Amino acid sequence: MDKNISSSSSSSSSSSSSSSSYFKLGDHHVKPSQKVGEQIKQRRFAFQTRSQVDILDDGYRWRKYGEKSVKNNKFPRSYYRCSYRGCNVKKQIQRHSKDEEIVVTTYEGTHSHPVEKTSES
DNA sequence: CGGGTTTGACCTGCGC
DNA sequence: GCGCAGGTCAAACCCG
Repeated sequence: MDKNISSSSSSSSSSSSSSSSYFKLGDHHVKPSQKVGEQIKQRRFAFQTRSQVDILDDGYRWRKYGEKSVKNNKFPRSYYRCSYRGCNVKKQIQRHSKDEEIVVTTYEGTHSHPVEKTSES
């Protein structure tokens, strides 16, 4: 089921701790006076992971296209994009400012191609 | 050789 | 009108 991430759009309810920081989801540069019939194109799905490395391999190929520092965070944010031709899925990785071991991964869009690494024993 | 990664520059939108 | 912030792209370099 882990590989079936591209489906649910609901944010992860992994807020086990008390405060789970701010999670601003659902606010991009979308014009409100645009085609109403046009549904949300890219679903956003974010979840946190406790790992020392931010290179989370979900089975897809990612190509880094930028790195920018974020306010409130001493660590820079990494911008990744799916490699597959025709797959315009984006992924962002950000680290916590207080807990360096907490990595926040934000997926933008849904994959429309089979996974390459089906490393599921 | 190919793919992926890196860093700086560039562009756009918004605020003042 | 200009400055700032955030985001994206591109050229070069490195590794397998």
